[in-house]
Formats: sequence, C-alpha cells, structure tokens
Amino acid sequence: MLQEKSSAVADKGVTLAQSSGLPEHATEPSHLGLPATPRIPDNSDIDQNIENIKVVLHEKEMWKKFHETGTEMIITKAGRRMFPSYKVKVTGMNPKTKYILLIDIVPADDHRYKFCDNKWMVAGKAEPAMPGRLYVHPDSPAAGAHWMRQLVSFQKLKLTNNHLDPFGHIILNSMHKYQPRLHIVKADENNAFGSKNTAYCTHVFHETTFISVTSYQNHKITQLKIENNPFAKGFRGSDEGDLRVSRLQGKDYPVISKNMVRQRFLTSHTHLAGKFSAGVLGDHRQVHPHYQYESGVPLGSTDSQETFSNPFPASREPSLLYHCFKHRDNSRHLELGCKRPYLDTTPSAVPEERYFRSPSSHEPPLLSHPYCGEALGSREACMYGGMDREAGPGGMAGTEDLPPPSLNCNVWASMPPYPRYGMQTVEAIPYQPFSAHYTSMAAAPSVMPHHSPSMQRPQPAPSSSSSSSSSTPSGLGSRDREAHPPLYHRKPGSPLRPHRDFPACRDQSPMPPRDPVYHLPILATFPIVYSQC
DNA sequence: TCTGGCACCTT
DNA sequence: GAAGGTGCCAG
Repeated sequence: MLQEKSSAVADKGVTLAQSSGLPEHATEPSHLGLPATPRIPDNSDIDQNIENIKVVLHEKEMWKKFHETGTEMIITKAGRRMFPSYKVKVTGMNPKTKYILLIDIVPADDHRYKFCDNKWMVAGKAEPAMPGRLYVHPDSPAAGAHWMRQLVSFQKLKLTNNHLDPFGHIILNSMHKYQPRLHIVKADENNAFGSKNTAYCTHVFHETTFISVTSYQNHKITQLKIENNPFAKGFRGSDEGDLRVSRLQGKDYPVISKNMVRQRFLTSHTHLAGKFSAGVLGDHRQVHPHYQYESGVPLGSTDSQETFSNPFPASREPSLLYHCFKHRDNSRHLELGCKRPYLDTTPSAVPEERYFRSPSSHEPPLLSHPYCGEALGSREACMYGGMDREAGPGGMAGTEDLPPPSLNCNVWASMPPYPRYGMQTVEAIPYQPFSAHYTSMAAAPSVMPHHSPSMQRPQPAPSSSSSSSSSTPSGLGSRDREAHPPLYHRKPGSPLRPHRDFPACRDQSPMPPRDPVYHLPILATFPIVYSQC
C-alpha cells in the first residue's frame, strides 16, 4: 500500500553482526558499547533474509504530526488501542520463509513526566516498569510472501495501565515515555522462535514514541486524534464538537470545557511565549547516534543539545533503527520453557491478540532481571510478560505468592530500552541463574541514550565487556538451555497459539521483591534470557 | 490522576 | 443490529 520513497530510503538502517552471539554493541567499550561505525556483517553472521528486510512505517506523515506535537496514547484498565495504529510495509523477506512479527513497547527513558504549561516536563524518576509484554501479530508465523503482500497492521494491540491485566495487553505506566519496537523473527523449523539459529531484526521508528496518559494532556493531540481517528468522528468539527459536548450535557448551546479553555489558552499563550521549550525532553535521546540513519546515511552523533521543536526532541527524520543478527551459538539462541505446545493450550479470555512478555522493559533498578513469560491461551492470543522478579530454571525466585506454573512460564532477560553505557551490559556477565540466555537487539541501544542513576545497581562482579561477549550473556550453561523448548512454538500447519493460564505466572506485580537476581543486567532489548520458571 | 458511564461513531 | 472504539466529563 503506502510506500513512501523517503521512508524507504530512510529505512535503510544498519545491520550489526555479532559473531560471538552477543550484539556487538553490547561488548564495545566505547559509548554504550557501540562501535564507532556500524559494521556490515558478512553473510555468515547474518541471515540474508533478515538482513535484507526493509520496513516502512505506514502513515509516517501522520505519525510525524503526532510526534511533533508530542504523541500521547491513552491507557485504560480495559485496554486502549493505539492511534495512530502501528502499521508497516515489509519488503525484502524471503517469500517462502516463515517469520514471526511482534511488537514490544519499552520505556524510552527512566523519567516520569507531567504536562505543565502546555509542555511535557520531567516530573521525576520513572516508576518501575510494568511487566514487559509482547504483542505477536495474529498472522504469525507466516511466510514472507504473506507479510509482504499487504500492510502489516498491529492496530489491535492494546495498552493498559492495569498491572494485573488479564487480557494480555501491553502494560504501561501513565505519564511515562515509551518506544514501540517491531521485531521480525525468522520462525524455526517448528514455526517457533527461540531455538538455536534464530535470526531476527528489530525496527524502531522513533516518531512512534509516545507518552502514556489516562486522559489527554495536550489539546493539540486530542484534536489530532479526533481529526484522524474514524472512531472519534463524532467529535469532529470544533464548533460542532463543542455543541456536541453541550448536547451531551443536556444543553442546546455550546459549552466549552474548562480543559479546552485552559488548553486553548495555554496553547495560545505558549505560542506567543515561544512554543514549547526545546529540550524539555530533549535530553533523553532515544536513539543511539551510531544507529541513527537518515537517507541511508548515519546521522552521526546527534546529541541532547539539539534544538527540538517538538516534545520528543530525540526524534530525527527519518528514524528507523534496526538491528539484525543470527544466533549461531547455541548458547544464545532463544530457548523457552514451553511446557506445552500452543496447541495444547485451551482458549482463554484473550481474544484475537497475542501478547508475550517483553524482555525489554526498563525497570530500574530491577531492569536487569529476567523476564518470565507465560502464554495466554486463546486461539490467537499469546502473551509474554516481563517478570519483575527473579526466575530460575525451576521457578521464579521471589514469587512465593505465585502458584506453580501450570503452563508455560518462561524467563528472559532483556536489555533496557535505553542505553546502559558499558557497565550495564557488563553487569550481566556474572549472573548465571538462568538456564537459557538469548541476547540480542541493537535496537536497545538505539532507544535510549542517557544513563540514569536509577539504572546503576550493585554489580555482583564487574567484569569487562569482553568477558560478557565471550561468555554466555547470562552466564548460563548450555546444559540448562538445552532443556528448554522454544519460546514461541507452533506446530506446522496449525495456528499459532499462546499458552494459557496467566495465573501460572502472575508476575504482574509492579514491584517485585528485591532480590540479588535483579542485579542481572539485561543484555539485549529483545528476548534474551529464556528459561523455565 | 484516574475511573466509569455516556453518547456517538465505525466496523 | 451488535460489538466495540472514541473523547468527554463528573466524581
């Protein structure tokens, strides 16, 4: 469908190779462990198909509009869709190869925000990240031809602020900034991912960054939503809209809400004053310079000093980041403890959507702990959430309140969505409580730039980045890894189904018990550590 | 800041 | 016509 030339060009990102199985950036001593310049991998390191995949964000212009204003996404207890919807056009796939497409939404930084004086301002330290969850596209796994045939829409993805959400929606904290990420995973022979040789790419469009809210803060965003979202058509027309509100209130005359008055006043006032103060959020770069490309050319070191005209100054056009690599080392393949194949799961209340626990939420100071994912069962839904607690091969440490997992409950560690600068990645090395480890994603490094104090936590045994790269990321032995099946499994020819039974892994408590395990650093942004819990 | 109910709208 | 997605608003 919509193919934007500019976007297509812009979408040229950098492909990073990592022969050791650990992302290059994760072991680089330099800034965030990122190499000075992206290294083009040889085909022995990177799966050709994965490497060639191009992703274009659909309705990029609309996203830009929102982004320039400061995108806000409503989150509700019941779950709210994103608007604009996350839709992409994918090309470059091997038509016959099966892929799994999924999205996770990771914190863009570790701040909490507030909308003050008609602009977003940092209001403090971020709340502990919600259990990370992944939304797997319902069509997954599907052949490349299928994905490339038409737009891939993630419009059914829903966001919630309910920490105990039973529907598998992606859980977020209100007033926090997030970055959606698209992961394209090459399905293995079992139509799953997580096993050895798993190859995948992560694509990040930073114009999709948003701040989660329970009610819109910026009137401009409200108007953009109303103007562009068909479901909000009833609110279209400024005057009519006001009149409609009046009617809703049983009045026949226009009534302007206080908020609207305030917003409009502030907007006007702010305009006269000079618009948003640049840099309000600008000190939180979401993308690492080295992974930021424009028109196929590295943008270079963009920095926080850059002047931004929008609330999300970190963005740059075009903003696509992606990282691809293939796990050649068994010690790094995705291996999850799937006690039951998807087909064994029974339908659940989770309808049509697939959510998984996401490995990559920033969760200071717990961000480095592994995530435990259980599958939600339903014909199409499958969710994995990040465990906010320690999880060992045989169970989830610190989850004494949890019943024994009756189904699948996987653990994985992830890399924080924003830069951890060297030591962050190094921290993980010493840790060895997991049975499987899967590190990846260059996307992580791209998504965030500053190092937050909150992210600094006691290091079990500071080690060099090289050591981390040379050894199993989490220090897991292959012995344990091999004991676990793929995270995402689907029998050939059968619909991909998630495991059911969240209760088995009710790890949604926002504040997991403090445990040494939490010192485990997250080495990658995408499924990294998997083990049964 | 957040929630639930509402009317209006699309699908 | 039903189901479900919207923003608005009182509380």
